[in-house]
Amino acid sequence: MTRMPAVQRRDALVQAALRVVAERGVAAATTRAIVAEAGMSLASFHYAFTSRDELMTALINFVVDRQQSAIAPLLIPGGEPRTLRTAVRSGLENYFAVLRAYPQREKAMLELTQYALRMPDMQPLARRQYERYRELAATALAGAAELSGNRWSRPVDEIARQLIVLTDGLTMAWLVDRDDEAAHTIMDFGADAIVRLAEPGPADVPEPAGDPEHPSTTTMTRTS
Amino acid sequence: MTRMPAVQRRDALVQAALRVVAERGVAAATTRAIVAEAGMSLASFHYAFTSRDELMTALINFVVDRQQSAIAPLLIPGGEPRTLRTAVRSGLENYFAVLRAYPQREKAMLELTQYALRMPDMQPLARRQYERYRELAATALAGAAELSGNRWSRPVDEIARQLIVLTDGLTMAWLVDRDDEAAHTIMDFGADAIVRLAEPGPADVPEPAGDPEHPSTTTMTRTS
DNA sequence: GTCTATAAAGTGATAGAC
DNA sequence: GTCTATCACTTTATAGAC
Repeated sequence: MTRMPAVQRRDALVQAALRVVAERGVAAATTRAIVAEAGMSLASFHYAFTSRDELMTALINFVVDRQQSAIAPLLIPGGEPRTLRTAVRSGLENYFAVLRAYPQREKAMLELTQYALRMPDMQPLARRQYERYRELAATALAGAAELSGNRWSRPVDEIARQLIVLTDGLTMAWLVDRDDEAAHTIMDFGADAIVRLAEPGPADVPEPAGDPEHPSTTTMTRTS
Repeated sequence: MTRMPAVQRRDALVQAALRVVAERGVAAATTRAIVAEAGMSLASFHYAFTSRDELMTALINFVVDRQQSAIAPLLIPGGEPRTLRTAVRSGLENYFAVLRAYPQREKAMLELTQYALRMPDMQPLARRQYERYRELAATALAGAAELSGNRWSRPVDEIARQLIVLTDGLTMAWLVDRDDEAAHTIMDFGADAIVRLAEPGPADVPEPAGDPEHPSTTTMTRTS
C-alpha cells in the first residue's frame, strides 16, 4: 500500500468499519474484517489506532457528527408554507424513506448506540448522539411551525424529544416486521400526536429562564 | 456436578445465559461465561446443546414466552373503573417502573432483538417477540377501554402497535439519558396520544372480516 | 510507514477417561 | 452423564525486517 498520512488512514479505517458494521453487525467488525474492507494490512491498523476500542470510539464520533444527512430529511423538503400536519407528516415520510432505502444504516446506528451503552466510558458518546438527534429535530420542528404560521405550545426541545421517541419506535417496528403499511399508520399516528402540541399563532417570545410558575409535572390536554 | 436431566440442564443454561446477557451484553455471552454462571463444566454445555447458536435460539424463545411478566404491568393494576387516560398513563408508569428497576433486563431484550435481526434464521423469532408485545398491549388496551366505558376508534391491534412504538422509544430515550423527568414527559405525551384514539361508548361489535370499505391509508383527526 | 510473521489469549467444539 | 484435557481456529496486538 502506498504511503498515506495517518489522519487519512484513520479516516479510511473508520469508514471501512462503518461499512462492515452496517453490512454484518458490530460483532463482525473485527480488526481483520475492517482492514480487509479498507484494503490494508493488519499492521496498518495498529499504526493508525492503538486499539480496536479507539477505532470504535472514533467510529461513534464519526457517525454522530455526520448525522446531519440522516435526520436532516426530517426538515420540510420545500420551503413553501403548508399545514403543519403536512410538514410533520412528510418529514416522517422522508425519514422512513431513508430507513427503507438503507435499513442496514439504521440498524448500525442502533447497534452502535447499544455498544456504547455497554462500554463504561462511552455513555457520553451515546448521549451526545441523542442530543444531536434532538437538535436536528428541534430545528426542523421550529422551521415547520414558523412556515405554517403555528407555534409550539411546549418547548421545542421537548417536542423534539417526543419526535425522536416516535422515530426510534418506528425504526424498531419496521426493522423487525418490514411492514410498510403498519409504518404508515404509525406515521399518521405520530404526526397527529405531534401536531396536537401546536396552536395557531406566531412563535412564542422565549420566556425568561427559570420560570418558577412552570409546573413540574406536565399536564396536557385530557380526554375522556 | 450431580446428574441432572437434560431438559433441566438446558433450562439452567438458558437462565444463566440470560443473566450474562443482561449483566454484560450479548457479546460477552460466550459458552465459557455461561457455564461459569451456571456452575457447570464446558462439556456439559455441549451435552445439553449441540451449539451456541442453538442455545441463543432457545434463549430468545425463552424471553419471548415469559414476556408476560414484563409487559403485563401495562395492564391496569386495580380493576376499578377510572378514566381511560389514567389507566393508560399508569400502565405506562408501571412499564417505566420496571425499566427503571431492571434496566439491564430491557437492554438485554433490545440486544437480543438486534442479535436476532442479524442472524438469517432468527428473523421469525424477532417477529414473534414483537407479536407477543402487541398481543399483551392489545389485551391491556381492550381491558382499559372496557373498564372505563370507552371504545377504541381504531382496531385495538393497531393501537397496540402505537403503544409499542412509544414504549420502545421511551426505553431507548431513558436508557441513553437516564432522565426520569424527560421520561415522565414522554409518558404524558404518549398517554394523550393513545387516549385520543378512543371515544365514549361501549366496545364495537367486531366488523365482519375483509371489510372492503376500510380505507387503506388511515386518516385520523387533522389539526391545524 | 508499511509489510510479514508471530505471540498471547480467547473462542466453539470434541475425545476419551470415568 | 459428567468430567478434564485438548484440538483447531480466531481474536487483538506487537516485533522486527525492509
